[in-house]
Amino acid sequence: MNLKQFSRMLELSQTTVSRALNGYPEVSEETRRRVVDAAKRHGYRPNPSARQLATGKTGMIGYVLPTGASVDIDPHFVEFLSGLGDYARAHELDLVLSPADADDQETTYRRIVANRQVDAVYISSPQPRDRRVALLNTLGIPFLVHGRTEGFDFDYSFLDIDNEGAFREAARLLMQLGHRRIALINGDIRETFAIHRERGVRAALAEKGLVLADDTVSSAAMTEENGYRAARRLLESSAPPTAILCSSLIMSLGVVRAARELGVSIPGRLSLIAHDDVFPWLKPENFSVPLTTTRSSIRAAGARVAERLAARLANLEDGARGELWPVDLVVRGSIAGAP
Amino acid sequence: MNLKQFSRMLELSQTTVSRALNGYPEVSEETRRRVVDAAKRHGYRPNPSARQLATGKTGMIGYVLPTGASVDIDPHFVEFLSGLGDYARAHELDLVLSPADADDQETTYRRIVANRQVDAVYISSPQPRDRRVALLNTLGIPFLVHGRTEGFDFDYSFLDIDNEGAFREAARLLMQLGHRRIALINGDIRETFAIHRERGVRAALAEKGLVLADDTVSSAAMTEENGYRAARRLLESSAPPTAILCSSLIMSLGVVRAARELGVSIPGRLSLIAHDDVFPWLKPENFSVPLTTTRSSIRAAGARVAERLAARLANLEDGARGELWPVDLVVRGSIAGAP
DNA sequence: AAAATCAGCCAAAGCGCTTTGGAAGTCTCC
DNA sequence: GGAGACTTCCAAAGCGCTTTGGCTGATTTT
Repeated sequence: MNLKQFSRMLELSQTTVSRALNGYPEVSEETRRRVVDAAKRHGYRPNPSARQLATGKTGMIGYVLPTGASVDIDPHFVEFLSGLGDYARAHELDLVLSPADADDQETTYRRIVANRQVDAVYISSPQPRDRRVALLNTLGIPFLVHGRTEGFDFDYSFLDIDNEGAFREAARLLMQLGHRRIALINGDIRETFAIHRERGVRAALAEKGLVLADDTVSSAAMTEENGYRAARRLLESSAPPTAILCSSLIMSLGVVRAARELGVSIPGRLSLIAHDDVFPWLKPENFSVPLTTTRSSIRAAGARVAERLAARLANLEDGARGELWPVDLVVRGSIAGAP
Repeated sequence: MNLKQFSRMLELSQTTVSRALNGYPEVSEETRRRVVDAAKRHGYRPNPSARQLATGKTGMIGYVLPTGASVDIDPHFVEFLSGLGDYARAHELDLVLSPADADDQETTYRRIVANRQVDAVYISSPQPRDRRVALLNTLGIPFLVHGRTEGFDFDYSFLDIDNEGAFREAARLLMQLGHRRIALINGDIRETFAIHRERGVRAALAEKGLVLADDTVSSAAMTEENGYRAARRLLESSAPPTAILCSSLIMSLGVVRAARELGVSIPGRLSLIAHDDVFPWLKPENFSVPLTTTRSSIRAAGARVAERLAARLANLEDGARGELWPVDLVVRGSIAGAP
């Protein structure tokens, strides 16, 4: 059933029916009710392609998915998606994933903007001077960044967690426990979140006149294996750290494995704090030694991103606005006084 | 730039330009070349909404994403997505994720079909008599199932791995090593893959006249915690198994933790085989005792699904066809002769 | 009582593409 | 050399919606 048939059935013009359905004021309340009721009863729904062609709006939000043989999508992504979807479904907001060559995402961004395939875009895992952010800013499509950039001279909307504050607090706590040799096993240092975390640790150490030596910092993709390697290197060095801050729960699996292999007890000889994005399938309290964590639900972030994007599309949210979430520090058994 | 302007520029009719671009035969090779060249040079691309309205084709494939506060998206999903995207990007195939209430996906499926929002749909984690499969079959939209159903009297396209064969072989291997009390820690038994795996184990045991006792089988969502719980229960029973088959690497993290807590050595007192979907961030060879696994890359499956879907849309693949992939058995240190 | 206003509705013109049903022009063949 | 058969291109009619501009009759203002 299309608008023509439907309006003929109601003995109204297409104009009136369309306006009634879209909430325009030029139609009487009675007529509107009649139209809305009939639409529901007969299951009439405007054809999205046609509406899209006429208005340019699609009701979809876009995400460019970097792919490639050697590109791994972060497992955090599904959790984020869970939250996003959970909110979006109530608004019939669909998400379009446009796969792109990880080394040339610009082409894809240009395509989806030129084609008007989506009304807004979200970006994740930004780098300080992220090219995608700069690009979207010039292309003029609404977008929302999960994370932050640094050093751009324009404003944009973002949602980020206070990575710096979280790791500063975590480092402070370790120092209160007497730790002086603190190491950081970080994610990919090209990404802003990792930079912020390192900055937080440095700031805390600086308060006590300490510095984070280069050989006590490592950064790599957040896999179990990389966590293991970094921990081994640290623990086998001439002056091993007494505490490790770790950017991910998955990496800390590897840290624990390394410690066990080397007979380093946690928290006896090594204190460990990890960042927890809250996975349903791997919980810090279930580590052999329950893990102290900085915690922030990435799922909640996904829901909030969807909420703000929806508000943006409804013109309820205007312009650029940053939003910074505090991070919990949850103390469990993996930390103790310095040996 | 739209078709009207573009065709005026070329001094050709819109018809001819459209046909040239879409590969119709009624246009001379020379004209076609001229049109295609000019399109590339001037960056002309047909507006997808308009094309969509005219043809009904969208060039997108759909996936209904079950969401809800208590619904967790499987972390395997991103790996699948990696593969799917890696293939799809070369074809400019986009993926539309339509979030739905996990308890009422039908509404969403009906919507995306009625709205013609996507050209084809794929389904994952099917149950034996999956309602989604039955629904899509009657709705008549092309679809591809990753996994299989059981007991339907119609054919459809699917891609599945030989879960039964994999677990049969794994169980056989354990029995060759002398194991008689073998337990299975499975995923959600409502899903076909889990049923097939259990069936495989039972078949192998039956060959030796053994049966899989009810209390040696457990099934639950594949989390570390559920793996731990199941393993504890098994290992603390009056007649603990000497070998465990486990449906997921994540669960087997929990199994290893339970074994360690109880002082049960692997493979000394317990042999362990897990199924590995191949994650970049957690590898069986990096377990404290390297894990013997049944292995099948879920990423490769994603790529193949995209490939077949693309073929379907191009009318190269016709009708229903099932595809069953063999599963590797990779032997590592976690198995040994029965104690 | 005439003029001005306004609420409520409508016809028709897009949006940018594909596709139908020709119409020229070019070849072929008897 | 003219009829038929191709080849190559075109004008115009959709696809199903939104939106502009205008029209009618009722209400308010002067």
